[in-house]
Amino acid sequence: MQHRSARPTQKDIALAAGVSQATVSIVLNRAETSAVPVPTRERILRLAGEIGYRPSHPARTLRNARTMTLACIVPDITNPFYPGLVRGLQATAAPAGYAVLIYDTDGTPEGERRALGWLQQGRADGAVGMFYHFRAADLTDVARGNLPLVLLGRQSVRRGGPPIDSVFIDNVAASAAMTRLLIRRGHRRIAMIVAGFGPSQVRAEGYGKVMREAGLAPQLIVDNAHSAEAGVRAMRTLLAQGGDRPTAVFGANDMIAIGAMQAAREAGLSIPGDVAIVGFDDIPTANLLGLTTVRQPELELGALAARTLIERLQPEGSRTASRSLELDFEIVERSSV
Amino acid sequence: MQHRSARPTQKDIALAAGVSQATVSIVLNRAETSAVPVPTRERILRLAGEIGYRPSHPARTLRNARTMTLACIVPDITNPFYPGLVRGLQATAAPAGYAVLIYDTDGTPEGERRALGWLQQGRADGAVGMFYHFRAADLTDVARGNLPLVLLGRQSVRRGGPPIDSVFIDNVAASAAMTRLLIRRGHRRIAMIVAGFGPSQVRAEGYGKVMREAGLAPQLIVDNAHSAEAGVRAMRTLLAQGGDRPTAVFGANDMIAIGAMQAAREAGLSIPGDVAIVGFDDIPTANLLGLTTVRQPELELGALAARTLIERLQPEGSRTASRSLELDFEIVERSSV
DNA sequence: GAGACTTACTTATACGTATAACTAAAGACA
DNA sequence: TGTCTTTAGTTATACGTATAAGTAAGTCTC
Repeated sequence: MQHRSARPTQKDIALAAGVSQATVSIVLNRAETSAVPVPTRERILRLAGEIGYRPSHPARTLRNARTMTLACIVPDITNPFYPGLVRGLQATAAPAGYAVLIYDTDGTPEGERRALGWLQQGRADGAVGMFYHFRAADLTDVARGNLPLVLLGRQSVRRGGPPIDSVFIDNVAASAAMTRLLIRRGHRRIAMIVAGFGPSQVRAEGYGKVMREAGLAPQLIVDNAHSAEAGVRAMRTLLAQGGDRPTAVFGANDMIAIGAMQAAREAGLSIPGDVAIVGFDDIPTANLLGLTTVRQPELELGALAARTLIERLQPEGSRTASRSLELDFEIVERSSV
Repeated sequence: MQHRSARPTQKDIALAAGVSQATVSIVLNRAETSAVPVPTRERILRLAGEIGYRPSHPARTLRNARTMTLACIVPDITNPFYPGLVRGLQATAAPAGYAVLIYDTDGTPEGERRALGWLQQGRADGAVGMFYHFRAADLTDVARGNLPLVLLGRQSVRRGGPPIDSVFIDNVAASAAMTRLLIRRGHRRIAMIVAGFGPSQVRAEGYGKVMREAGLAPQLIVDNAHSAEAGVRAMRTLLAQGGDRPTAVFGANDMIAIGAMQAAREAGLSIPGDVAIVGFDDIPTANLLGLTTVRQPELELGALAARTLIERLQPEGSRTASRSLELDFEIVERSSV
């Protein structure tokens, strides 16, 4: 009894109230119950308050097999698209009693594997993630531990195995729409800057399809990152083409597009006078720079992911099959076109 | 034995290997020990792999009284200053085996109280936080549960009570330096846009001190948020002053400054020709917009906070007194002055 | 050949909680 | 008066792990 600084437990309350720990647990958990008479119940509640009792989350977790935690696995939280997603996730998760754990994977296979390893230790009850290197099929053994998973981005429909949901906007349709906008504005030489992985893939698809349908030649510049630096590099390459350089450039995300804008300005070109530039995501900065882009509803995506996970965690939640939840995108026209 | 989908435990390995659970635990935890002969140890390790055993994080947490989790409590993760902080925190925490939990408080008293409540349930081993409404003195009962706390921002030195560390840059000196820069450039009417809480307080202090020393009249516009919208509102107020409107405006953070830039441009003013605008934080967007600002090393602040917490969690870590860890700021001059 | 020591384990316990199963005492009813 | 029910609890157990304490069999020592 020498360390009175330790957090008080139900046992301490029980001791003080002259009842058993079980009785304390019953009083604290079952709001209305006839099993404990009012005087006793009030004595226990009063003592709990005086002693400063807080339930032990770890103990509850072990006993209930619920961590009350959702994991959010993203490539890099400093990519401005993700904080909004996290915020949406939290806004829905917190009122339901769930905390949010964050993992950055750096978009690397090892990073993603590490995140999955942590999930398999039972650190969270569910996870929403953006994986570049694992497909839904690779994740079934994680999900098999009854761990609900929501992936960002469209997933091919799988049959059999545990349910894995996905939330997304239609990237192909969105980049197609953006490409059509550029064509409508009279552009013929339209290049797209992409990375060789992640969301770039599908976005390039929509672009390529529309270009070919319009009888135009797609020009893809592939870099190895979704960063502003990648945009700068790629734009310099494009500008080095001289006379037949593109009149419009489509960045696979806003960071790339912003980098491209910088490089264009450095080269003394005006936007959109000399070259039009568009992006994808509508991160907060896009608005400030007047970048025409595709708006993704990050907050709603996060909130939807959270709702989906929480639903799956209800008693019969894992009964239903995998769902693909699509939200609407929006083309936001600003001054860069 | 009907639900073979449940995660395997040490007991399952023990059963398969024909030993007791304790032996399995010893083999899995103590790399080299003479207590278990090599053949047995190898058999156990092999079976653990085959069965797909993963230690149960919740069980470990209860047994070891360690959650291996650090909490990060911020007003709003979508404020671009924080993702970098979180990243720095993670980069240091993850290799040490710690996961990072995020809470948004919205900068409200209830939000902050809720976050503290979660901490008191033992969800994390330590926390780094930005509190607007609680001072170190208010946090002692949280810290008393032996929960190391790192606060962002300078804290007055307390004596007695559990140690609470802080990491920060010298906000007063930084805003003083920025104000001096504006004065050096010939500005006389310099206004500052602040919020009535949070980091605004100390930043206003440095500004006010330098202005008075220079014999100039400080003009503080107080809004109720650190957002771009707040900057727009305040700037409109300033511009409505007509002829004696300020020639330079200092935003308490970059979001406010960016809002001010927008409002100035809308009013047809050129920056820095008609009005100079500076901010504080050096969020990624500041670079893109050419905003002169104070650079805070967010990644380093996060990493330092993580290192501090982890140190405190070592056996004798809580022996030393509270520490105040100051990092250097930097004035980043761009085109807005 | 008896005691001490080593080897290779095992048994038991604790962490804090939630809950199923039990029980002693009091009251109701015939 | 004896049985049944209700009341107000209690005891016991489990979640999965880590570790202290114990032990049976074999080996060594003198």
